[in-house]
Amino acid sequence: MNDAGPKLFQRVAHETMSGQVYEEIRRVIMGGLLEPGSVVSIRGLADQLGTSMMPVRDALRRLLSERILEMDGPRRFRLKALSKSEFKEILSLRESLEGALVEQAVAKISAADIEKLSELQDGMEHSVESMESFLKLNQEFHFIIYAAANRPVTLNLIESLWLQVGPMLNYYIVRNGGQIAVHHHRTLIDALQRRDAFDARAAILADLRDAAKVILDEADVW
Amino acid sequence: MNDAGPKLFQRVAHETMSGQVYEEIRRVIMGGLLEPGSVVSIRGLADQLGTSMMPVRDALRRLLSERILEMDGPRRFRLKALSKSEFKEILSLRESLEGALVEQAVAKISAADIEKLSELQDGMEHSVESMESFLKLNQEFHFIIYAAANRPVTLNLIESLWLQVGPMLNYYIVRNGGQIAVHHHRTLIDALQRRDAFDARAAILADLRDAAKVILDEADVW
DNA sequence: ATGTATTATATGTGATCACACATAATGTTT
DNA sequence: AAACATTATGTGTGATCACATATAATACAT
Repeated sequence: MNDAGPKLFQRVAHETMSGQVYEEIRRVIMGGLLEPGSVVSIRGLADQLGTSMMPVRDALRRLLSERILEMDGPRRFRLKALSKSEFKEILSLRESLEGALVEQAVAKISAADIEKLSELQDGMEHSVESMESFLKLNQEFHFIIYAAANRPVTLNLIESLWLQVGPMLNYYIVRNGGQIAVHHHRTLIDALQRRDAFDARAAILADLRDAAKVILDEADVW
Repeated sequence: MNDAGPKLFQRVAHETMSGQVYEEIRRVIMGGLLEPGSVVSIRGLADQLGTSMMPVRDALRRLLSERILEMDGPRRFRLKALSKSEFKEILSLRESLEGALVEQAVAKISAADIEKLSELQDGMEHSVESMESFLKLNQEFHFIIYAAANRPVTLNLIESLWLQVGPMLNYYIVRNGGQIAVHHHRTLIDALQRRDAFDARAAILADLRDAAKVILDEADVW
């Protein structure tokens, strides 16, 4: 037998309706399609998604504990709108955590992953069909690097921060016509190929700050 | 009118059954009363708590997304047991985040809060009635300091890390008769009074490492 | 017009149930 | 006895409903 061998099989997916509903709601929110501060209702979403209240309820409560939604009032879900100081705090945390993981990833990332990064970057620069898919490519780009660092708990914290800041950040990116610079990605890929941790970290920080600028400069919008 | 004034009133609590059930389950887990790896069932907990499945279901799904529980198998909740590398990773993250918040808190913490810290420390050193209450006092001690830093998102991340590591850490503390050193607390209080950020940070790091030692030394138990 | 009372509507919550489906227990065959 | 088939039991999931109650809409009174 070969039952004890490591990572031959990966677990089969038991997709539940709750999970699918969660993914779909999250897709819309992270795509910047829902204005921060909007109220959402279980029944309303259930109608649009064609399910009963139950999976939607599970999904909303999950988004609640992930701090994407908040409850203001006894029975009222609302898409959280970050304050400026919260936004800055998250930016600072992201710089620290994502910077650290990039440094760790430099020594571990595979050539295949770097090649994948290059392909994703090509996609973002040339053949991007929609804003949503662009944002998705960008996210995938970043998390390939973070995942290579092999720090699952840190990775999870970073995901949590992306989830918290994504709804607001992406909403304003989409609203402003979607111009977001990704030229730091090229220097980042180059640094990874040269196994240069210092340059790689600097490139990530520059990328984060440039993206954050999109809404930090527009003080009037919030 | 005075409706626009800041923080005159705080929101009234709308306690739901789901919330109470969540708190109660969390209390047991964080009290180190449940062995990591244990399986829990919705119906079983509902019986013990005297409610229907519904609030328990909400609570378990919340604990799931907080990574305190995990699902192994299609319909099976299990209290997560951290691997050694995960435990070390969390320890490292806690050092970074909690160290940073302590530094920030030094300049901001009030004299009243420092007095409160001293009282809590007295309680831990002398009049502690049970292991559970001791752990609760210790947690309160730490989070008074972290809260004083006024970094809500970071505070939330730290809470998340405590939740993840608490079940396993506290379980072994309770199991080993509960000897956990808190002598670093005194030097920490002293550093806060002197507004010495460097010493305060050092005291926290020493405290964290000492607590972690309790289970890092027992390599056999996991 | 404005404040108050009344009614109507919409909402999340908690309970209950049928169902699919794992796993355990039991029975059956070789 | 052991391998296989069968049944029984326990589980989370998703659907539906009654209920309390927050909010909106309307009517009424001052």
